[in-house]
Amino acid sequence: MGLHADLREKLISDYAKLSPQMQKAARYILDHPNDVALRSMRALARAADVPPSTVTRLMTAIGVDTWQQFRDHYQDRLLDLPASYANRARETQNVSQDVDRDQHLLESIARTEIDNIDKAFSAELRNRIIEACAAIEHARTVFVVGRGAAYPAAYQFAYAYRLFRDNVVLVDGRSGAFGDQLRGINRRDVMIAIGARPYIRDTVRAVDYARSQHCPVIAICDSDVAPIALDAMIKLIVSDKSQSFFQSFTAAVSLVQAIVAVLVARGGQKALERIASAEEQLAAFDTYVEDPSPTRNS
Amino acid sequence: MGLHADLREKLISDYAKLSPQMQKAARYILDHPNDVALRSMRALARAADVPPSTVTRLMTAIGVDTWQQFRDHYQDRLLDLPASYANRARETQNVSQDVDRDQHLLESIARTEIDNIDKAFSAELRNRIIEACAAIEHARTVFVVGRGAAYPAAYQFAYAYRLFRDNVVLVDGRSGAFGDQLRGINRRDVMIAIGARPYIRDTVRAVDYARSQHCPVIAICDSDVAPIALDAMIKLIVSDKSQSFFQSFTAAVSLVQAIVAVLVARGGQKALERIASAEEQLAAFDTYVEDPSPTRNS
DNA sequence: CATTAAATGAAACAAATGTTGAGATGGGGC
DNA sequence: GCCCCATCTCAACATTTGTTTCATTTAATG
Repeated sequence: MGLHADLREKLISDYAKLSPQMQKAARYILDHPNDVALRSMRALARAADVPPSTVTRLMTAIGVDTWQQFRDHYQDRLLDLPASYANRARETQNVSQDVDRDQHLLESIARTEIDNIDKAFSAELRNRIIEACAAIEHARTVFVVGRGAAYPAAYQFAYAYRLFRDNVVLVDGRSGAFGDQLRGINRRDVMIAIGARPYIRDTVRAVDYARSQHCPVIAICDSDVAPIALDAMIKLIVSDKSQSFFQSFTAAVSLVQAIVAVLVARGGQKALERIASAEEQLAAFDTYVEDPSPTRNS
Repeated sequence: MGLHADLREKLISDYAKLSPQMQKAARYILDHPNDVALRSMRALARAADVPPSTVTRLMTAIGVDTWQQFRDHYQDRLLDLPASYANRARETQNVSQDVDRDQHLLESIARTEIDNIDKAFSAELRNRIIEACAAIEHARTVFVVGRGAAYPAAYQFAYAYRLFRDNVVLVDGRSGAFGDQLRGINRRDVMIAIGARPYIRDTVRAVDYARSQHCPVIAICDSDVAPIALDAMIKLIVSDKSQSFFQSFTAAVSLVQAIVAVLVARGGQKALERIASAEEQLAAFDTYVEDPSPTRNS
């Protein structure tokens, strides 16, 4: 468990036992916690009108080994990261052995994935998602581009979206060349481009072409300066951090699902009816197995 | 107003004019703004995989005299952030109630998604994942089946797995009928079947066929009693809870990525070499854009 | 190919960092 | 008075910081 769940509490409780000079330092720290996170120890000592050594001694007095630890704690607090994230940052590639190593790897993956999703739904991104939905709503046709590892996300969007609107084109380069599928694209359309480093040439070309035809682009990618994000109308930057060699598109998939969910919510009753009829159609094609019955006996 | 209202904007707008190495640094800064505020210049350079001098040069290139100025700017931004959140929230409320509803929906989606991932990496599931990896490792051929909404997850696995092993078949029913792709399947193989309610007939048929040929099945699905989970060797039950009409396959995608990561970790050096050669191959096919340079001209 | 300019990384630099230990200070108990 | 003790300051230290310099590599031009 955390030896010091909250150093601030420790500082307050021990305050009376401290020497006068240390109290001065402790008091300044309690009053200016951000200084701990952002400034140097000496600078803080100067601001608190206390020699540097007093601060070092204060550290040992409250049971902290080094100023670094203390500073890290306050930096984490500034970022208001949950305690578990702090561990993640410090945790390098710990290579224990065998199953134990696999276990640790999986735990680490879980943390990273959750972190990625968390960032994908930050306040900033949420606003951009809503903007994106507004743009998609008014578009004549929605083109979705995503190759390689980004293809699942692109497919996911096209598949779900098609259930209630029929103006989507999944630009997959399978059925005919890119050019075919992008024919007639113009400013009244919208292109959703998904990709992360390393950027696949086809995707970049598709975006360039869309841009040349004045079609607004919604870029779902890993950086503000990704080739597909340049000049994009809306940039949805998602983290693709991953423990493996392979970037994680989990956040992109999640984001894309969220866009569809918002679109349905905005579409209201009409969208729901479309979905119902789409499902009927699929049922008519005998796509699904009648579900609940086989589980009746047990 | 301020000479540099927002250095981030400056960084983005000047990005194209920067040298490749500076782009690398600029990009890292854009992607990790907090590192600027909290860490040292050298530490940031190390993290960006760039010599310290490049960062200094970048400063002068974007018209900032000293790293101190740059850091101060980012520190201020970090301190202002909580305030701006409040503004944003107020802004959106003023715009309309619809937007507010969308905001709540997105928050709710985020929570659900995180919860789904969390469950997918529970202690119980982690053990089963490792078991699944052991089975996959020893299989002659790995068949992956997933239709409809589950297709992204299936594709994801096949795509990543193929980078270091060539014994995978993505049973997508596109190239020829199912029967073709499953020909010769037997007890030495493994089938990974992905699906959730409503279960798609094709997937169930594929699983039934595999089972009839005594091929062990790894089922990634939403219930222990899903048709594809019955008699499965390993069941990986993931939550597909979602706020929309559409079930969420985020957890399945994440799980599938985790399996690949574990397989690579177990594969050791050999797997890494395979990946390297696969990447070389892709580069030879001119699949990727060489990252930083193509944005030079503008 | 040769020439030139730009770009890059290694090393060097002074300044600043966190920490340590030796001395100075100053107030109570004998 | 004297000594003792905790307390504090100061100077010294080994690192690490941000920056500059310079030789080398790289790419573009003629």
